[in-house]
Amino acid sequence: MKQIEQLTDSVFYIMAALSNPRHGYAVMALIEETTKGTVNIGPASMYTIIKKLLQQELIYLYDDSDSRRKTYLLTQKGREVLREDIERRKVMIQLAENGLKEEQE
Amino acid sequence: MKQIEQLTDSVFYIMAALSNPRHGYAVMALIEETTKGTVNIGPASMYTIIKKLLQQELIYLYDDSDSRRKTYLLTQKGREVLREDIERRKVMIQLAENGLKEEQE
DNA sequence: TCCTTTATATCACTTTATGATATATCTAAA
DNA sequence: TTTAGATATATCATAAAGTGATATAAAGGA
Repeated sequence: MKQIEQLTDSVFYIMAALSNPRHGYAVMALIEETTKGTVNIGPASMYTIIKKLLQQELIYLYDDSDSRRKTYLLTQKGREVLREDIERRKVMIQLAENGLKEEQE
Repeated sequence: MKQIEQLTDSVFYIMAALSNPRHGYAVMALIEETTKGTVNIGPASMYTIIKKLLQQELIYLYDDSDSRRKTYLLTQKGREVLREDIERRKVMIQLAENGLKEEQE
């Protein structure tokens, strides 16, 4: 039984990218690019996570009129979950920074 | 082959707590408390992660004079890794917030 | 034509996380 | 003083998550 929805890093990156309509390949490229190559999500991770997010209704198939590309977008629920996770992550960073600060005193 | 060291959320929480000397049980309690119960790391996760962090020399056994408690602390390397991961996470949040912002325009 | 890039997808495997359980000590109250 | 609950560490077996390798195919340029 999972408590308050917690996104893993990979899921977070993908959902962040899907706050605008994008297809899987573009999401991979965007993450690679915006993290300057430090984070690399390959196709296996990409498409398994997309499948899971669809099941959970955090994203939906926005457009597949193009035979090759399937474009996805966050649902309203997805946006809320992402926003909550952003807040959780801000607190995480605060905790870590406070810890490192204290230790120097 | 792993690229630039990337911490999972659980590892991040535990390392953040160990920027000051603490024993496992106290780390669990601290995370539970500071996240208001939203994040819960049980003993299985706690002690498997501690074991792994010791192997990687990101933490060390700071004190075990007390027969019951084993106190751990970040190594210098651990501090560096944590600091880097804080930066990565700040960028993550920026990306997500920018995405959500644009979409409203 | 044929090679490269774009694009989606799955399989089998590894890594990571965790519920359940075990064990032992300390502490406060009955 | 015994005993129940909190403190504390630890492991096992399983579940969940992530990924390298590989397959497939269409688009676009040389």
